Amino acid sequence: MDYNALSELLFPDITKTPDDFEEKYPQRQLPEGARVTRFAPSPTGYLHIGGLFGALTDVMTSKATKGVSYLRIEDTDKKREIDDGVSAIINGFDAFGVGFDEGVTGFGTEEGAYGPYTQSQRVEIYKTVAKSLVKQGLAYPCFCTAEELSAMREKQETESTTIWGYFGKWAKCRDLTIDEIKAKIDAGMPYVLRFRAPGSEDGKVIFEDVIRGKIEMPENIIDEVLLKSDGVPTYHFAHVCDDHFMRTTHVIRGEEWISSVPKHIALFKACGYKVPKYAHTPQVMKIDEEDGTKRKLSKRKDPEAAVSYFVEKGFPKESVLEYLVTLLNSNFEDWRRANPTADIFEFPFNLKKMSSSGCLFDLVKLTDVSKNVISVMTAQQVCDYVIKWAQQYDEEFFAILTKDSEFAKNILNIDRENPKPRKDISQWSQVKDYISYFYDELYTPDYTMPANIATDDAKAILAKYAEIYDDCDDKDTWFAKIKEICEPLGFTPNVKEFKKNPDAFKGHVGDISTVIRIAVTSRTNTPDLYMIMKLLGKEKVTERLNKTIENI
RNA sequence: GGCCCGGUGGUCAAGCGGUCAAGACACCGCCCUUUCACGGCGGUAACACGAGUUCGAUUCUCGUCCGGGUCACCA
Repeated sequence: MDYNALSELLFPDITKTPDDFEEKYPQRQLPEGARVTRFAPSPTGYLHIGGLFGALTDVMTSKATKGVSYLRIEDTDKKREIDDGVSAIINGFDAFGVGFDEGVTGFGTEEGAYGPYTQSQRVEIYKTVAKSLVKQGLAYPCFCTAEELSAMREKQETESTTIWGYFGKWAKCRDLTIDEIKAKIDAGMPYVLRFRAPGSEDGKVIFEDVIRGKIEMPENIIDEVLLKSDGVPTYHFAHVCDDHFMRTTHVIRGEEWISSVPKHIALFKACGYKVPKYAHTPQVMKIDEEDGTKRKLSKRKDPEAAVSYFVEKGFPKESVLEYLVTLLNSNFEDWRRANPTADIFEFPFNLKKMSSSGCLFDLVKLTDVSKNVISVMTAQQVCDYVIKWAQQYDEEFFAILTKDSEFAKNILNIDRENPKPRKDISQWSQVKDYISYFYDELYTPDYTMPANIATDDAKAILAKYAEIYDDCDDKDTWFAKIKEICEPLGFTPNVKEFKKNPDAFKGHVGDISTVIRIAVTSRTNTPDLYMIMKLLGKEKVTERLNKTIENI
C-alpha cells in the first residue's frame, strides 16, 4: 500500500507537516518542576460544581508549581453544544474568582501563545497530524455505516467475545486497497479516519497516575475513530494533539477517563509524542434522595450540581471555594488555621494529597465553612455583598436596603468586626429574614413568650422596663436597668444563684432579657440586644414594648 | 458481561506493619457568659467481610461483597 498516496488522497489540502506546529508551539520556558495544566470543558451551557472542582485542581496545581493553567474549549460535538455555552462557563469562573493564565477568556476572545484554544478552530492541526499518521500507515479511512457497526456489536455480544469494538477481524476497512478507497470516495461515501491500533490482545500498559499510583490495564487494540466523517476530531485525538502542542505537562481530569488512558497512550506513542502525566480526580457525589445511594451529581436531578445554584442561594464565592478546597486536599483546613487571612490560591496544593475516592458534597459543612468566612468580613463587605445579591434576586429587599444603606451597614455591623464575631449568616438569602425586625415593612410581630414565663410576669416585666428604658443609656447602664427589674418581680439578676436554687425564683436575668428581646424583635435569638435597640430608636422600641403588653 | 477505580465514625478525612485509630462538620453534655452568640472542655461514633504473609495487620497479598466508572462518528 502506498500510504503516501493515500494521505494525499485523503488530505489534498493539507500542506503543512507536524513539524511546522512543533516550531509554532515551542516548549515552554518554565522553571524546573513547573506544571502546565488545563481545564477543558465542552460548552454545554453551565458550569458544573464538579467542573469548578476540577478547574480549581488545575489552577492550584499550576500556581503551587509556578506553572501555567489554561482554559480550552472542547467544542467538537455540535450536538451537545448550546448557544453561548462558553459564556456560561466563563461567567461561572468569573463569579468565583477562578482565573486561568491562558486560553479562552470570553466569547470569541482568548489570550496566550498556544492557541487557538477552541478546538473547532484547530482543525488544520488535527488534519495535519492525521495526514502524517496516514502517511505512516497508522491511520486509515473507514466506510462502515452506523448500521454495520451496530450489527457488528450485536454479533460480538452474541458470540460473547470478551472485547467489543472495531479491531482485528472485525475491522473490515482496515485493509482496503487504495483503489477500493478511491472508488468509495468517488462514490461519495462518507468515512471516518481510524487509528490502526498497534496493540496486541494480551499486551499490558502500565502508567503512573499522580493521584492513584500505578495502574495496569490491557493494551488498547481498538481502531478508535480519530476524525469523524465531518472531519472534526474525536475527544481522544484532539486530546493528544492539543495537549502535545499546548505543552501540557499534567492532564488532570475526572476519573471517568481512566479507562481510555490506554487509548491515549497508544496515540501519543504513534504520534511520537511524550505522554503527559495523568491525574484522575475523584467524582463529586451526593446521596440520592430516593434510594439513599451515593451517586455522581447530575445536572438534571440535582439543582446544586450547577454552580449558579450557590450564587442564587447567596453563598459567597469565597465560601464555596474554601469548601471545595477542603474536599480537594484534606490538609487545607490545617493550613487555613495557620494562615487565616492568606489568599486561598497561596495554599501549597499537592495532587498527591488528593483523595482518590469519590466524595459527597456536604451542604451542612459548606454552611459551616461559609459562616466562618462571612464572620470575618467587615460590615461594609457584607453589606455590599448582600446588596449585590438582592439586586439580582430580591427586588423588594434591594429597595429596602438601598433606601438607607448606612442603616443597613450598621445593622450588619452588630457583633461584627471584633475578635469574636457572630457566626450566623451562611448565605445572603438568609439576611432578609435575619434582619427583618429592623424594617416595619418586613416585620411580622409574634408575641409568643417562652413557656416558663407567665403572661402576667411578662406584662409586668415589659411595663416596668418601658418605664425606665432610656435610649441614651450606655451599655452598662442599659444592662444595669435590666438587672434592676429582676428582684422586684421575683427574678434574680444572678444566674449562678438561680442555678443553685431554681425554686426560689421565677427566673433569672436571662429570662427578663428574653422577654424584652421577644417584645422588640419577636425572636429569642438575635445579635446584641443593646445595639438593636439603639438602632431601632426610642420611638419604635417603646411602641413595640407597649404593643406586646397589649397583645400578649 | 469484560476491564478499571474505590470502600476508616452520619459526612469530609489523617494514617503507609506495632497509634488509647488524629482532626473538621453534625449531634449530645458541661463550662464561660448580663441576654443571644463567640469560645473552651468532654462525650457518642469507624478500619466492609473472609483467608493468607508476619511475632504483629486499618496498613501488604488474594478472594468475596458493596459502591462507582467505562466499553459511541459524546466529552
